[in-house]
Amino acid sequence: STPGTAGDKGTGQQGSGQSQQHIECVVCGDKSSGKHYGQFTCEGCKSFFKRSVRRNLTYTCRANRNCPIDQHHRNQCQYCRLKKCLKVGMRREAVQRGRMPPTQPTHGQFALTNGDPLNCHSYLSGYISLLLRAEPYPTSRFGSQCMQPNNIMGIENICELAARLLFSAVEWARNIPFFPDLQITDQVALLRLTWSELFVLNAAQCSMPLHVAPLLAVIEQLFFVRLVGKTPIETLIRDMLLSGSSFNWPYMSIQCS
Amino acid sequence: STPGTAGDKGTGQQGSGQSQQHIECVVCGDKSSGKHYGQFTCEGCKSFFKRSVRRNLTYTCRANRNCPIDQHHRNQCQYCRLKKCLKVGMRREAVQRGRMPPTQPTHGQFALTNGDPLNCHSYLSGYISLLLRAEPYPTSRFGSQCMQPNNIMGIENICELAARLLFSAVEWARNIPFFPDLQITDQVALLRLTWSELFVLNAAQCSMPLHVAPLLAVIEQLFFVRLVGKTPIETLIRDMLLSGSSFNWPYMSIQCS
DNA sequence: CTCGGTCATGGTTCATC
DNA sequence: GATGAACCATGACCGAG
Ligand SMILES: [Zn+2]
Ligand SMILES: [Zn+2]
Ligand SMILES: [Zn+2]
Ligand SMILES: [Zn+2]
Repeated sequence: STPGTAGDKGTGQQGSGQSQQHIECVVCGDKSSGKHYGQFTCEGCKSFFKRSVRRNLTYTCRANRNCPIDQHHRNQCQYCRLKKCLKVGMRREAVQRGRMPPTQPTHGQFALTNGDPLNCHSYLSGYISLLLRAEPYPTSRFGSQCMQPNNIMGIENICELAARLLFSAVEWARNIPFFPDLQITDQVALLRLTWSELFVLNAAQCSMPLHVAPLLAVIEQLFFVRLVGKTPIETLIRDMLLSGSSFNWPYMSIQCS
Repeated sequence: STPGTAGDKGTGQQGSGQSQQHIECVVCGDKSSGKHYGQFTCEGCKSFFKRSVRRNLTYTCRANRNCPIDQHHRNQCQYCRLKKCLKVGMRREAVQRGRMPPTQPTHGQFALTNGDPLNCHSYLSGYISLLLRAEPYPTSRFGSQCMQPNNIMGIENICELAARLLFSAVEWARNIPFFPDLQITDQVALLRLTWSELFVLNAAQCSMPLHVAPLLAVIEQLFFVRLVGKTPIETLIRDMLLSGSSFNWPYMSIQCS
């Protein structure tokens, strides 16, 4: 049917009234095209959820935040549609960041100084856009249970959090422009030199609660010493780089408490 | 799906292998910006058609209803412009209802009489806008195969159409202002009292062919008596309300012919 | 199978008349 | 208030892994 809307697909309903191959979108009731971000949804709700999460959009309801969401009214109120998406259990963290940058800065040369102001501005915009894309999602740093404000963190939670933070830093490096173009040995060398600074900066940017930070610093030392005792730091980081985004954290096999 | 008008897919692009990026508006001959509501049109005719259909405007021709419509005269006569839009095959049903309501009337109080005329007018506009938004799409009432004018309707089609009409009425109620704020028991009570009137009004508004209407009335009685025999009407309507937009029509389990 | 992206075609906005 | 150029949003469709 016509894009830009839900175009009523005649609703199956063959008179036979038997085997329902027709799975409904749990958000709007339209025909589902499979599971998306954790729930059976239609293509529309899938795209809507992706756009909303990616761009961190905030909507407002002009009524009473109870607008009915069905196939023909799902575009009436974005606030209530997103609310329902979350209510039925679509997972924000299942949305990945974009892959293709909109305007790739001219790879391989820094044109910051020799271009005219207009080009320079355009270049900077593209570059900043690329950096923004490399930003990790909050939950990929924290993990969900660590987000609770008054949560007493046990030692295993601390280890988990530290691991997440460090892995997040490595992942960030793998996503910033130019870094992936380096030799793998150079990437490892750079990370080896700066992982502790990256860790502290990450913790700061996450607005980590103050009473957690010093504890983390200590634990991180301990943690890493123990890790290094078994696998050299180079191998560790290389493994992280090569493992891609699959979270194969070596410490999982180490008793951490 | 939703092909609607006779296929015009292959046309366009009659340019002899050359650039030919210039497709003309089939209404006025201006440069087309793509297909709109089924035909290649310019931005002007697109917007004009949308405004006319959305607000259900009726124009009058001051000449002989054969005014020439071209790029420089298209604004001379709205009647003939809209007539040509329809003649070339622009589809009314491709125009959707508005998405983001401009201003919601103050929910919870009727200020129709105590406000000044200006506020009163503003309130009424908002209210009418809400009512228009609650209007269901024709196809959600009819289903596609029932739209054919000379279609001989079997008993199962009648049942399907009746079910669609009734469900459409319930869906409409769930979308009009204030109704969703009522207690669920009150919603059921109201629908129970008025479903037959709503059914007739729906049928009338749909311009249902006359030879179908009396038949439908009879069948609907039959249909509902049989339904009530198995599930009380209260339960039926409550189920419809609670099921939200998932079309779980109980009659599917009943032999309907 | 579920992620990703694309882009035609819906929608809206607002300078201009 | 109508017009229409410019811009934004939606979702059907496709490819990748
Ligand atoms: Zn949906
Ligand atoms: Zn809402
Ligand atoms: Zn035109
Ligand atoms: Zn005329």
